[in-house]
Formats: sequence, structure tokens, C-alpha cells
Amino acid sequence: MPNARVLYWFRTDLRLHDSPALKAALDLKPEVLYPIWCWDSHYVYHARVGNNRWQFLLDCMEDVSKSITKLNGKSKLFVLREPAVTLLPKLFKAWRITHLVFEKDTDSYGRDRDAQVMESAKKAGVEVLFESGRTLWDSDKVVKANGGKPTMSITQLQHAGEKVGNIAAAIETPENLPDPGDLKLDIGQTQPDGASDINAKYRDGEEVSYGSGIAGPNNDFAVPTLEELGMKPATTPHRGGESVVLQKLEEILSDSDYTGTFEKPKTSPAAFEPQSTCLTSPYLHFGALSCRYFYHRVEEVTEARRKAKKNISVPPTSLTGQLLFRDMYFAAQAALGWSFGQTYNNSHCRFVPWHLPSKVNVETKLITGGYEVDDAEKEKEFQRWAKGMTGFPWIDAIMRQLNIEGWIHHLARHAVACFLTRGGCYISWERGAEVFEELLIDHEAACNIGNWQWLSCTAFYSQFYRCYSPVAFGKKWDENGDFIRKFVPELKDFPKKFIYEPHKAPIQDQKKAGVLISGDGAETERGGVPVYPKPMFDFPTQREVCIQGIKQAYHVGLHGNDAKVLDGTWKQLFDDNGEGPTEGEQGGPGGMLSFEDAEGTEDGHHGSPILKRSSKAENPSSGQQSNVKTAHKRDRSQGTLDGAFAKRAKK
DNA sequence: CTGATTGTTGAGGTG
DNA sequence: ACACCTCAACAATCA
Repeated sequence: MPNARVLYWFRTDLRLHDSPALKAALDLKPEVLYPIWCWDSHYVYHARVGNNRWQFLLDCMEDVSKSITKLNGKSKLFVLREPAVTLLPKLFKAWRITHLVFEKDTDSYGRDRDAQVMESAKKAGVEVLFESGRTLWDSDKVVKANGGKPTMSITQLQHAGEKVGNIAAAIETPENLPDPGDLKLDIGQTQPDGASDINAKYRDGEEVSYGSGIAGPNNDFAVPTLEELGMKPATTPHRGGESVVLQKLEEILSDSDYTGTFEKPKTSPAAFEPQSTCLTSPYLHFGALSCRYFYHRVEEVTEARRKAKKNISVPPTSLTGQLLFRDMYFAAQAALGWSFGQTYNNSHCRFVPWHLPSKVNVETKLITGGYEVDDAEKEKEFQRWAKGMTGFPWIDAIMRQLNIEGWIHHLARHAVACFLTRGGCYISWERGAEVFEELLIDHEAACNIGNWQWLSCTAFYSQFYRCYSPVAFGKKWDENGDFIRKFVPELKDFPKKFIYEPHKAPIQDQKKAGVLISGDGAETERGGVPVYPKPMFDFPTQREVCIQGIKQAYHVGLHGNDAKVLDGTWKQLFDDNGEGPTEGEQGGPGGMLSFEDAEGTEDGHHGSPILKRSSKAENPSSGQQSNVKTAHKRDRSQGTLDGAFAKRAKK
């Protein structure tokens, strides 16, 4: 198609290697190709994204932009400061676009956004091409091969994957790219409304990215900086980018023993500098590394070892097994949609009367972003967990590493997730998932949600009697407590004997180590001496409380979509003395006495918020509306990089 | 259909 | 150091 004018819309595919969507765009032999990024209010204001993940994203964007320029000096990643849903209809006209090409997104949010964009492309007479490229197999095909059901075990995923076919071989990186067309833009900018900025705590300056116009402060479509977003500098040592990870991958692969015999359960969660796993997850999330390329390169190493009769590891514990789990979670989410990310109305998530349950909108059947504080003590425990002040050094070290570096080992995630939910606090997994969503640089909605369900024994896994100890589990890997000494520095000189249970140390030992073990974490210093809190509960007691609670919930046997969960009468089935907000006969689905107001449903619209139409909203450019009133924060927090917003025409 | 086995990654004990 | 057993006990898979 020699006259094709292509808009290549980068999203979570920030790479040039092995990109089926980019290949589809280049196969059009376009006259012009605009590589673009649409700046997205969802990511800026409404999804939980801390400054560390922001930095990683910006690194990936900067890197792919440089790679584009290397292939064509006139081109780069053109970053447009406006969400795709309002921007693209204008861009189609301004740049006389004939084709829109992007990588398929099966995240619930991405699907809704893309449906809306495709509708506007159709109206504008623009042809849309998209390719699956984020997973080993197209997640929708996996679901179909699994009988239309979510893949809830690794064997289901493996069987379904076999039916779909071989994992596609990697596609060559292009050697050149077409010129971009004319960059003149004479269109108004629709700015998102930053009023409900969920990430405000990460900002110390004015957010100016939108205020400086569609092409940015220098009018050159440059990749923004954290400073431009008013965000505090990142604290993570991990840096993003396709070129960074491709080099890293070569180092990993060059160690045949490591790559070929990798077994996840045998890697230490306490290792740091370097960590025990290869830390490719954030690159996979942003698409800087293709999971299929990774898979096949690891297979090459494994095959060579097999021929040489050397040891090899196999799925599910091997490196390729990790990629299979990723596909399993993607296909589970692809099948279940929005309900996958919550207990309420989720057909495959067990109902457990957790503390701090999510509030729900009973009309949309979506969680609202808020939660019920059924017990003030539990709220306190949650806050102490989130910042690493539980008084259990192993848990606190992990949570502090998460806060500072944005990455923690998979088994460390197990330890803290089990502790918050079924093995300690008995707090809803949805609370934990939200904290991880905010802090992890590798946050992948499908994997995060799936793993939280796994660890809380609400889906994917059910052996709730296998419970991680906040003392014994860490000790198994790191008897000396070096990991604790690194991330809980007030304990750095604590005697080895008590490093996992400092409250058991005699006061003389505490004095000698220069730290006082006291209080609930509110006090961090007394008379110049650092204070580390006492444990917030007796773990063996809480372990028993949790196991009995889960056992009863399993016995009751409700899932998120059972009628008694939907209408709140589940309480009748639970012992009033059971753990969690179980008292009474009836209550809100979350557990409290009243249902959350079904907000934003006055027009009687149903379905996911981004697709709603409201006669009240205005959108002069496309005639379509997003209704910010119906699109609550948490309703929008599972998607990727674009979103719903209130329209505010630039003056 | 039944019953045995298996399930990426528990803890605590023994030999 | 490491293999193996038991504790209590869920649910998918397979013969």
C-alpha cells in the first residue's frame, strides 16, 4: 500500500525487536510512519503509579525513541500530551492518517479504551490493524482453546497453548523506518482533569506535562522527565530500556548453568546485590523485552545442554515456566475481564470475609476504589505493613525494599502477601494488590491480581494450611539476617540470635546494638536512639485465627458471583464469632451494614465506565463522551496506559 | 465413576 | 547439608 500514512501507536510494546504489530505496520510499505505515544491521564492521575515505575517507563520511552532515530534520523517517539481517546480522532485528520496500528491489549482497561478508539477510527475511515504480541500466545485464543474458560492452572494453560500452536518465532528488528510526515499540528488540546490525582503524594511540584501543550514544553514531542510531571526523583536503582535489557539478556544467557538449570523455588528471596533472579519482569511489562524472544533464546540454551547431556530445569520451575505462568494469568484475565481484579462478582474467586473489604458499586458490580474500615486496629496493621513497620523484621525489610527499589523477589512477595491475608492479618488481598500496583516497577495487572489471589488462597491455589512464617521462612535463606540489616538499618548491628525477633532480645543487647525495641511504630527515635517497633501481634495466635477463618470460608464455599455475595446475605452463612466482619444477618457485599451508594448510575447505564455515554458530558471533537462521574478511580486502575478523563478545553 | 496422585516455592522434626 | 516424614487437609488431574 504505497500511499499508506501510518500512525504506529506504542503502548506496552516499547521495543523494536520481535514486534508483530510493528511488522504489520511496515508490511504496508507506508509512505509515512508516525511512531507515537499518547500521554495518558489514566496513568498520570488515576492508576496507582509511584515515581519509580514512572521513571522506568520514561527510560523505556527514551530508549525506544533513540533506537527509532538511529534507523531514521528524521524520526523518533513522538510523545503527544493528550489521551488517545480524544487525541486520535483529531490526529487522523490533521496528519491525513490512513492506518492505525498497535499491539493488542487484553487488560480490561486497554480493551475498553481500544474499543472506543477503533470506533472513532471507523468513523474517520481509518483502517485499524492490531497484533497480539504481549504474550507467548494470543490470550483470547488460549481462552477459546480452554473452552472459553479462564486458565486457572498451569496444566490448563499448557494444554490450551499446545492447541493454539507453536510459540511464534521472533521477528527480526527492522533495519530502517519510513519518514514521519509533516508534524504541524493545528488542533486544540483537551486536558485531563487532575482534580482526583491519586498519585499526588509523589509530586512536589506542579504537574506541567499537559499545561505546556500537545507537543510539550519545547514543542518537540520529547519524552517527558519526572520533573516535568512534578514528580519527586525516583529511588529505584533499576533502569528501563530495550537496549538495557537486551544486553542484560545476553549476560544471563551466557551463563549456561544459571539459565539452563534455573529453578524459581531454589532462588533466594533474601539475595540482593545481585538479586537471585534475572529481574526481567519490568522490561516484559513495558514490552522492552519480548517474552517470545526471551522464551526461544532460553530454549536454545536448554537444547544445547540437553544435547550435551547436562542438567536442565523444566517448566513450571524453569525460566520458560515463569513465562508460562505469565501467560496463564493473562488468559485468566482475558476471560474474566473486570471481575478478575476483585472478589465481588468474580466467578473464580472464593469469597472470604476479609477485613478492610472493598466498597462496591452494586449497579456496575465494580469495586469503587474505596474500602470499608470494619476494624480500626486492622487499618493500623495495614498501614504498618505497607510502610514496613510491623515489628517483624523479615516482613519490614521486604516492604521497605519494595518502597525504595520497586522490585522484590517473587518469594518475598509470597511472604508479605501471605502475611497480610491468610497468614497473619486476615486483610483483603485487594488492599495488598493496590499497594503492589502503586509500588512495583514491574506491576502487570494480570500477574499482580492473579498472584494475590494465589497467595490468599482465593483462586489458583488452595493449600491454606501451608503458611509462611515471618520468622522461619526468612531464616531458611538468610540466617545471619544480612537482608534485614540492609533494609532495616536500625537493626544492622543486632545480634544474629535475635535479628528475626528483636523484641526477644534483652535490653542490654538492644542498647549494645544501638536500638530500642518498643511501641507500635509511631515512635522512630527516643532520646537520640532509634526505635524499632514490637511485633504487632503474636504470629502463632494469628496464624491459627486465619487458618480457622479460611477453613470456614472454604466450608461455606461461596464465590464472588454467588447471589448471597452479590446481595449481602452471605453473613447468614458465617458464624458471628468468625474472623472478619461476619456479624449480623445481612450487610453490604463488603461486609458493613449498608451498601455503597450506587454512584454515577442515575442515567441507568451499565457496563464498564469508559464505554458509558452520558448526555451531560461534552466532547466537541468526536461527539463521544467519557463520563468521569461514573468512572471511579479504582474502576480504572487495572488498565495500562490510557483512559477516561473529564474534558477541559485548553484556553 | 473412584481413588490415588500431584500441585512451582511451609514448618518442624528425624536420620 | 540434605533427603525424607508428618502435621492437616484443598482441589484439579489422571489412571
